[in-house]
Amino acid sequence: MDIIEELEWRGLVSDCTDRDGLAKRLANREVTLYCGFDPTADSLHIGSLVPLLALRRFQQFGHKPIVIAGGATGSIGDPSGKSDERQLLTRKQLKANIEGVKKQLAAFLDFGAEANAALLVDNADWTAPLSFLDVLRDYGKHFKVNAMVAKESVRARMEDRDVGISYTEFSYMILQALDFDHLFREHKCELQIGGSDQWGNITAGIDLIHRRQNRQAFGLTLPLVTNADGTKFGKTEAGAVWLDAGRTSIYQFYQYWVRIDDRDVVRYLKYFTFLQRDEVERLAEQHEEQPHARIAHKTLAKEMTALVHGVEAANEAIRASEILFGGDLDGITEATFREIAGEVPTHEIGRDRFGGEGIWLPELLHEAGLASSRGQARKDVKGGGVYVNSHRVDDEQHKLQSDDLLFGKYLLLRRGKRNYAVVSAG
RNA sequence: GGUAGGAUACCGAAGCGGUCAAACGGGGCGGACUGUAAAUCCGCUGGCUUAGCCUUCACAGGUUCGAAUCCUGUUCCUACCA
Repeated sequence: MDIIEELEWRGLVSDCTDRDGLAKRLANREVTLYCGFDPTADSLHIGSLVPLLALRRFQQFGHKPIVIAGGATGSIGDPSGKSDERQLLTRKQLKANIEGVKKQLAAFLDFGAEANAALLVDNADWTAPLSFLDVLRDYGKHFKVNAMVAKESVRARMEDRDVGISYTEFSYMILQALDFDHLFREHKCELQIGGSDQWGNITAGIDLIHRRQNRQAFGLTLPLVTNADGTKFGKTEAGAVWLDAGRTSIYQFYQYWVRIDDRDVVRYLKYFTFLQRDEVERLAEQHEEQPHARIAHKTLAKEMTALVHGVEAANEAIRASEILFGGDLDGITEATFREIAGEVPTHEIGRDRFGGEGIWLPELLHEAGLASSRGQARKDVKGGGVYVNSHRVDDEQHKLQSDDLLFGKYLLLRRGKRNYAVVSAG
């Protein structure tokens, strides 16, 4: 199986220019390819994982990946798929973002390989020295405004007269095409990959290479990940699922994958993991036969957590999940409890507040961040959705005293099925 | 610039002097059923230790015993005309 077939069975090929020509080229020799990541934040989120992992797949098949952490393109803002003009990032933000993203990219690709080491570049390096006149004369001539206007990403914004599109964002594709042209010339980079929303930008680059260098380049787009229930992939109530453990805890990260909709799980195993085809097929079968065992979900969650945060961290998240969702806490040891405490949000509350009458449960829930207000907390308690140390408490007047503390120090609060917080008496 | 209409809670949308913390739908949250899934059903959805109190219906004033509802001004939207 070659790389194209590999991507195809995983459902990772959305569109491709000259599929057979590309397959032939990839079979003959090492091909250099690239994908850009816009540093819109100082961390990537799981939405960026598909293209990033695709680069890794190419590298595993012996090809050389180049990653652009776009200091230039990032400073402009890609209009693709965006209904509103974007707020420009400050240079300082941009720089901090690039640093953060660079660090993360390094974990997915092999930058030290002997033969086909990955390469990280910043497109500001070659675009910043260009003058406005250079761009107009050397590049602008090759772009027909008619064609640019016809691109979906631009047309959508042109048709929405209330929003419109600025000249800055309109020029984005020129910048991205220029990158491809540059990499083709300097690094013999023949292939650009990206999300399906990048099709227009990628083909713009291929056209430019053809015009300026009279050479053929290739483009391949990956599918946009969509959830079966219509919600946006990679989003939770709390926002995006980030790769940075400081933004999305490892436990939350693991949980996101565990709770994937049944209809999506096999597709995501193909999209995101490096499991072999027969393994994925076996998991699909197991899921079909005994969905309640949730083997596919757990495998997906484990694979992803291990990939992003390491095997050890993944095992800790799994262990915490098993304890939290495994029933009651009776007989648990302090050491084990501390393991959980490290995974869920922990709040310190003054020990004195557990003295005397004790602390009112709704007040505690609110302070621990499990309820938006005391009133909401009261409703949750009354509705039977609140557990203290894994025992349901439905008396809204309930007070907690020192005796309730586990190991004389902790409380495990739970709201609903899966929202946990640890309170530690300080 | 002229004329007409509009601005209501997370979103959409009723209400047009008291019975309005505000119908209804969506979303969200909780519960039941399950499998930490989906579907379905039930409850909740401004704040407050809640028979009650407090702050809300674009903003600022006014009329009235009483205003989301009436009047005046301000801001912003929408439509038609120029």
